[in-house]
Amino acid sequence: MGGTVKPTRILSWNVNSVRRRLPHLVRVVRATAPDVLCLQETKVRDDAFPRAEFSALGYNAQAISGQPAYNGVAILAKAAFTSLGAKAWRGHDDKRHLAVRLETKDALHGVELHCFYVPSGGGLPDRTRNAKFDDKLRFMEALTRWSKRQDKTTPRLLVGDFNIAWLEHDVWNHKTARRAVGHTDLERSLFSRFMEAGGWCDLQRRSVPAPDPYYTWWSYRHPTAHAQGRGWRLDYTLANQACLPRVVDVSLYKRARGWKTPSDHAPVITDLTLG
DNA sequence: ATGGTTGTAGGACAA
Repeated sequence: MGGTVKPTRILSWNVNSVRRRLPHLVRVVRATAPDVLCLQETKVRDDAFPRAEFSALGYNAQAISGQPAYNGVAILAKAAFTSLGAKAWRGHDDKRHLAVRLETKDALHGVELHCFYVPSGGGLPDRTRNAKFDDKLRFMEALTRWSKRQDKTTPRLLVGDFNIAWLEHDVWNHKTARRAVGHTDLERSLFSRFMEAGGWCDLQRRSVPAPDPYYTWWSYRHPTAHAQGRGWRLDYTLANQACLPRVVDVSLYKRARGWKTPSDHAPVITDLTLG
């Protein structure tokens, strides 16, 4: 094994309140030993973020962007990173994005890591009558424009909750889900445009191709959904071409959804060679 | 699967 470099493990998770999910985070960290945590829906102001608890776990590099009660993202790492800040997508500063550069010793470029929490979009899939749905579509359109502008040489990884189940087999009930926000034809086509614009590679579907199901979220509102395998894929790990040679493995830590008082999302793990 | 459960706050929203 001489010369091989241990991969860097990036775990992305919509925790639905970082304070409520601290015990689950500790358990996930012990089980999977990630080097980097990308969290969505932290639901906490920055001055109340449990920084010390993450430092105690070894995550001393901390980029957080939160607000009271809603949204909020964080990137926490064992090794120092360079903060790239947050972009005000579609003109709003609502704490849905953070980016950092993971530094590499041997490589020319570091790896850019982006943590996203795309708006859910409310209940009614009609942008003329539901401002939340319109805002979600605008966010995806902004993401597409941004994707086109990105240089091709920097290795770039996008993780997080995109709140769209892209493919037919990313939901357990495609036929009926097409009428619901999160799986409408319009959202799915916007997601396709976004993917094409960035040349993003869908790492999960590279390892688990359709028609196999792939779900990362199971609704709280139907308590048997997880046990019955009735989920949606809302969480992604996406790499540009320059990042692809670094990708070692992608997995889903699905069992966390089966624990007591779980998040409704499961953690997505990406192993990357940084060195 | 238009009902249901969860989190933040301590009522009504957001998801």
